[in-house]
Amino acid sequence: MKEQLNKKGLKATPQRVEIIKFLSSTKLHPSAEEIYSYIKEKFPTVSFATVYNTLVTLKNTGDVKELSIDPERKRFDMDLRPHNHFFCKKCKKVYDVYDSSTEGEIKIEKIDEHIVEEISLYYTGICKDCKNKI
Amino acid sequence: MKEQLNKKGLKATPQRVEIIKFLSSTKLHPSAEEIYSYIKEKFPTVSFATVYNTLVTLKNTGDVKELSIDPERKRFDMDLRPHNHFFCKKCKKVYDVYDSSTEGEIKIEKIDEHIVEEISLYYTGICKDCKNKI
DNA sequence: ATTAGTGCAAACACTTTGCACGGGT
DNA sequence: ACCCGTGCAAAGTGTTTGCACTAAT
Repeated sequence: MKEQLNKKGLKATPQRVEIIKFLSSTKLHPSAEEIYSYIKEKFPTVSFATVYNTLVTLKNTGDVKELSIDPERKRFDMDLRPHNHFFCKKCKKVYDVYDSSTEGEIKIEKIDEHIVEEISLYYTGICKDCKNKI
Repeated sequence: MKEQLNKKGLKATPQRVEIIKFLSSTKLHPSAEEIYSYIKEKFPTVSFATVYNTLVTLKNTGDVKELSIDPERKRFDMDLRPHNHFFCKKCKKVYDVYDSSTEGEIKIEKIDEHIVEEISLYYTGICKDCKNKI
């Protein structure tokens, strides 16, 4: 991982490595706050700024995707495979959705003469867990 | 319009009517701030609270949709026809996209056992105007 | 040695809320 | 007269920034 970071001209600081490890191991699509809380357990002196800076850096390298599915806060995803997301209005969890029927349209690069760089398909509703709890 | 509001148990206050008129006449998908600025021209004493309250009310009745496409702020849309949106990273404009190829999937009500209440397809990139300005 | 990255705190931006007043019904 | 809705101001939440210090290369 150190090599991969250096290759991009980034320093492999412990905080940064930990953030990447965390993000690539979770499917929870954590918010910046949640990432911060997690990292703080291992690096009690870590600051929000470091988390935010790291997220900006990783967004710029394309290693992290920022999701706009949660209206209250940005959520982050390191799973770079093309996939969609489901947001539960109740528990606020973000689920991955690997929907083969929509994989075709990922190739779209232009629409109405606009240059399309990214396509996000967001589903919103009540997740299977919350549905059963009612 | 007054009737339609009353039918839903809502009072047809001048501010509210003006907000609805504005929202249903524009394709700009304004933010709360922009709605506020516009309404303030006709009602200089109007407050943010009124705009926000009205937007919450209209979201609850289903007359207004809240878009999460702009990562910096919520955008609002009164066009209830099924359609998608394109967001320009440069000028921040939100364009309507009537994409016949994706109209089919609007019927999805369940995915991975989750109850799907809403589907949002967001395109992000550089719009045709900004593309030409470079 | 150089320069990217960290940590701290303060500032920003957007959104929400409590409450008293006023206007619609 | 009732009560929803407004206006004001203040607070809440999430995000960003400036700067001096530290550490990775």
